[in-house]
Amino acid sequence: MPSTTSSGPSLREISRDAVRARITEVALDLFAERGFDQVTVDQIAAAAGMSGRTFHRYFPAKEDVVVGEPERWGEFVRDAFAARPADEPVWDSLLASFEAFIGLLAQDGRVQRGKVGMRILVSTASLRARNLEKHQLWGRMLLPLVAARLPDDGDTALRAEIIVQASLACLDVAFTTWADVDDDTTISELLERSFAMLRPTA
Amino acid sequence: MPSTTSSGPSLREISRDAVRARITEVALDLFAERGFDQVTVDQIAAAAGMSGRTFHRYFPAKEDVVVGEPERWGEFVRDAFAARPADEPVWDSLLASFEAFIGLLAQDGRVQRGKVGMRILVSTASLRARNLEKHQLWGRMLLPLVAARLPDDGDTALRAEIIVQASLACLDVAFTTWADVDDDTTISELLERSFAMLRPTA
DNA sequence: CCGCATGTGTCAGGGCCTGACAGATATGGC
DNA sequence: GCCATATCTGTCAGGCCCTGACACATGCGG
Repeated sequence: MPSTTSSGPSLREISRDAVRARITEVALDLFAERGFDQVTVDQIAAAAGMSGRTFHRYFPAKEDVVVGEPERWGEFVRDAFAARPADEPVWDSLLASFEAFIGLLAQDGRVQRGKVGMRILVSTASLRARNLEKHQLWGRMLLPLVAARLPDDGDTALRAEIIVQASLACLDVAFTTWADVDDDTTISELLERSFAMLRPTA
Repeated sequence: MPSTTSSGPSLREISRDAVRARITEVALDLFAERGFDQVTVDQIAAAAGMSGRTFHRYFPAKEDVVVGEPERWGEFVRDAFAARPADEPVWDSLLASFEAFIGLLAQDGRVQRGKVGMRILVSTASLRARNLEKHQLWGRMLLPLVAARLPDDGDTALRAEIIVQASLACLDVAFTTWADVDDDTTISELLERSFAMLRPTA
C-alpha cells in the first residue's frame, strides 16, 4: 500500500484530476454546441474515449460536470470565512470569502470556460437546480460560523440564516448577471454592488 | 364540444383536481412513512388505484406532488404584487404579496398537511432542488414588476434582481424554520421578522 | 514471478419519464 | 335511447440516468 509516502497529491490523484478535466472539457463543448439535455452520458463518454460506466466513476451525476465539486469549494469558502478576524462585520467577512473563491477560479484560468459553463448552467433547469443545491450546502456549512459572530439578541438563529441566504443570493445574482452580459464587468464588482444593496446602511 | 358553457371550472376540471388531491394525499402518506426516495411512482399509483402511466398524466414529475404548481401560485403572487399601490415601498408590497400567498394556503386547510409536506421537502435533496427552481420562476415573474417600481438610478436592473432574490430567500427561510419547529409560530410572523432584517433600516 | 490494489468494460437491472396505440368511459346532440 | 365525439386509462415499448456485480487488464511492491 503506498499510503501517503510523502508529497501531497499522489500519482493516482493527479491522474484522476487529469481525467476529470478532460471529461469536463469534452462535455462542455458538447453542451455548448447541442444543449445539456441533448447530450447523453454515453456520448460524452465516447467523445472522451471511455465507457458510460466509467464516466459515472468520475462524476456521480451528469450535472456534476458543469456544477463542479460543491463540497470541496464549500470547504474553501468556509475556511476563508473562519480565517477572517473575529471582530470584522459578518457582511465584510462573507464578501471577502466569496471574493477569495472567485479569485480561486480566476487563478485556474477557468474564468473564460467558466462563463461558457455558467451560460449552460442558467439555460438548463436541472443544472440550475443542482447549482441551487450547492448554495444550500454552502449555507449549511457557513451557518454555524456566522451565528457565532452575531450578538446574542434572542433572534440569532433566524438572523444568521437570513444573512447567509441573502449573501448567497448576492453571489448567485453576481454570477448570473456576469454570465449574461458580454462586457468585461468583473464578478467581484457585481458582487460588491450586490452586497452594498443589502447590508445594513449603518 | 362543451366549450365554456357557463360556470367557471368545468366538470372535467373538478374531476381532475379531485384526482390530483387524492394522489397527493396518498403520496404524502407514503413519503412521510418511508421517505421520498424509497417510494416509487408505481407504488403511489397502485395505492391511488391507477397505473404509473396515469400518475404521470397528472404530475409530470414525482417531485411535483410535493412541490405543487409553481406556475399557478406564482401568478397569484405576481397578481397580488401588481394590485398593490404603486407608491408603496417595494419591500412592503413583496411582504404583503407573500402573506397573501400564505393566507391562500391556510384557507385551503393545507397548513397542517403543508407542514408534513415541508418536512418531507427539506429532507430530500431532489425536492429541495425542485422547490428552489420554483422560487427562481417566481423571481422571473416578479422581476419586471419590481424593476418598474424602483427609481431609475442606473443600477435598477441589479437592484431589482437583488431585492427579488433576497425577499424570496426570506420566504424560504420562513417556511423552512416554520417546518422545523414544533411550536405554533406563524409563517407570517417568521416572514415579517426575516424581512425586518434585510429591508433598508430607513 | 507473484500478490495486490486500482481502473476499466460489460452485463443486468431498477427507476423515471414519454410516445403510441387501443379500449373504456363520459359528454352532448338528435 | 342512440350515436359521434372527446377524454381518460392501461398496456407496451423505448430512452435515459444511475448502480451493483463480475471479470479482465494494468501497474506497483516484494
